[in-house]
Amino acid sequence: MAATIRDIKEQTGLSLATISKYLNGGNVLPENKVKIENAIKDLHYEVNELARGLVTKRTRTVGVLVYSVESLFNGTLLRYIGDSLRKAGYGLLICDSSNDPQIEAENVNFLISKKVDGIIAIMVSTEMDNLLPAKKAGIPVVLLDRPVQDGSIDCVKIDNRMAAYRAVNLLLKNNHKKIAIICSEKEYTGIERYKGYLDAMNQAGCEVDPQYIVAGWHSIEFGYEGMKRLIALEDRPTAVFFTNYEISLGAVMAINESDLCCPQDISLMGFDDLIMSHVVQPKLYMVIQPMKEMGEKAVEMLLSRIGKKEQELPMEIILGTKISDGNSIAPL
Amino acid sequence: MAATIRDIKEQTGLSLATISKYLNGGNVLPENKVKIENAIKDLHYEVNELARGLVTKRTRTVGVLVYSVESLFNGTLLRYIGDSLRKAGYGLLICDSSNDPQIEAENVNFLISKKVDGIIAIMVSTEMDNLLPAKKAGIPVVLLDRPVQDGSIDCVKIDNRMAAYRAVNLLLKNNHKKIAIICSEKEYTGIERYKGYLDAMNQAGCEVDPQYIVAGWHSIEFGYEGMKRLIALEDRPTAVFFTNYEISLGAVMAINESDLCCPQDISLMGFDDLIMSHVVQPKLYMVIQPMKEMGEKAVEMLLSRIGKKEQELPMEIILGTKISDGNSIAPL
DNA sequence: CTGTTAGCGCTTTCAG
DNA sequence: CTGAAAGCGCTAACAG
Repeated sequence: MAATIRDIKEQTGLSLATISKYLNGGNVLPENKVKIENAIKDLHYEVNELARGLVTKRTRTVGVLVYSVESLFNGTLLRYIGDSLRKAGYGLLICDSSNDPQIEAENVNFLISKKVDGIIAIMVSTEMDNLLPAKKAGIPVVLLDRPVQDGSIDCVKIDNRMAAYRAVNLLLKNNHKKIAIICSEKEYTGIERYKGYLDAMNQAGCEVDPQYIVAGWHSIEFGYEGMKRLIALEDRPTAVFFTNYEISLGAVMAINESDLCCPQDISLMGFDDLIMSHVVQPKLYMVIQPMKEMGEKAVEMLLSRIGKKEQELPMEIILGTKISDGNSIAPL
Repeated sequence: MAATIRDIKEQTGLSLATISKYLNGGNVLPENKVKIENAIKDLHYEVNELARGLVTKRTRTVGVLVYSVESLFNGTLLRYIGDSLRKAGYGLLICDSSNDPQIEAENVNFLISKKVDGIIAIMVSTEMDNLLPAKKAGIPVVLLDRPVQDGSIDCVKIDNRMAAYRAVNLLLKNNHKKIAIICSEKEYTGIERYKGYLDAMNQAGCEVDPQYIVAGWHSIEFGYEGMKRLIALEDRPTAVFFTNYEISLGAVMAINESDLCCPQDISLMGFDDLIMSHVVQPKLYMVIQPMKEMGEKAVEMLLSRIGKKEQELPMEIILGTKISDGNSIAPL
């Protein structure tokens, strides 16, 4: 069906070696160059990357593992990763784990069997385990957004704890004391952000009502439910901190359905500005992550690893965050 | 580095053929089976799909081309496609074209060179051109959501024109006559939905004020701008139809920033219910596409093509839509 | 059921 | 600069 290098050999009378050399940017006599180029056009020749990869052991492809393609956060990150990779001449293989550690493990093996040159992982599992096969196969891995327990892998992330700390501090500065949090307790980012919340509260000498800590999982549903729960409290909080995009979204839904008005009745602080802040009334104060840099740095880091044969010491890049202004906070 | 079938041969004393047979689910003596399985574990053996694909000419991988991973519509579709593919034992290679036909063309070649067994494409370009190389390489292609000019390729979509027609009809039934539309004029879906709008208006004998037709591109920005434009009109429409998710989002932003109240001042009808309708006040009426079925049907269709050697006649699957209730329409 | 042999399409020495 | 030959890791006949 498809033309091979051999067909080009037939048409040009040149040897396989010469054609291969041309294909890989080597020097070839101008006349031969023309011959080859014509043959390629005539035959619609396209390199068979399978065969090439088999011998070179490089596929110029990196695998990207995401916990969910449905999450806008990942979609945005993927876009930046894809851009950077393309510029560097790399293709990417995106694998969606649907928030399932089991599928994630399978995906890693899938990527290995596809012989990707490296992996960028936005993990669902917090353990190192799923990545072990990649390490064993000698494939460099860069974690993005979420490190794993064992900090032995390169990682690009933000200081989640600090970011949360500052967000809650802003609430405190507005004299809020009864500050609730809706967070995920299943994942690294959620746990860190919760710690940041505690840091701020403790430092301010605010004691935290256990009812104000709504910990569950990372989803719109949970945000919605969690907010409902807070709204139903007799001693309702005066401010709430949402620790990720999906939770923010769900929580706002719940508020919209309630009789509460923000910021008069309740002040809000969200996380991850992905369009929502512009669509939702009132505009939410939000913690902003530098998504573009995160994607770019991860690619840069991975590519530099791919070059070297020996793994150097693991490295961590921590990017800064900021808080966007809104009108969802009323001073008390 | 990585173990090969040859290493297993060494350890087990069996021949390559037997091992290969085992790997491909053939019958092997129980004792040999155990030997092989142990060796695989010991050596962390993982099939080299490059080598396998090189000889079988099947990679059990399908490429998915999306115009943008950032679009929630695609993210959702991708999730369903991924699920179905995984169930069928196929891996997927996602390529993001960043809304750029040029990148799209490159992506097609990338997929071909990776020897995918088939391609599911949610295209940015409306022309057949970008897909030609795949056709030439004999790789089956199924279009999703958006067909191309030349209707010679399998396609799964909705009846966009009819869906829009019915949406506008609902507005008309509520006695609206000054109905505006914000749509994309660059893409198939936008154009079809615009036609549906005209159908409904014409049938109702409503003449359409040219100012009410705001045609541009598929983006939040354009939705925002377009709505601003409509709001600024002296003779403002009483209802507006948004023809996709991003435009709906942007338009709602604009309304939120204005003095208008929906539905008292203006009635709204959106497209694609992706979370937004729950977060946005008031809840929008929206045209709903059966995204899950779309993804599943596309996979099903592609897989059935991959089996056969000869391309049968192209087929089109058109799925039904519905309109979700909201409270964004006030009768006049 | 098992082993031998011959490639898949490409790159890569190493001579010339 | 070009060519001949070997081989990447695997599967697919075909014998045995």
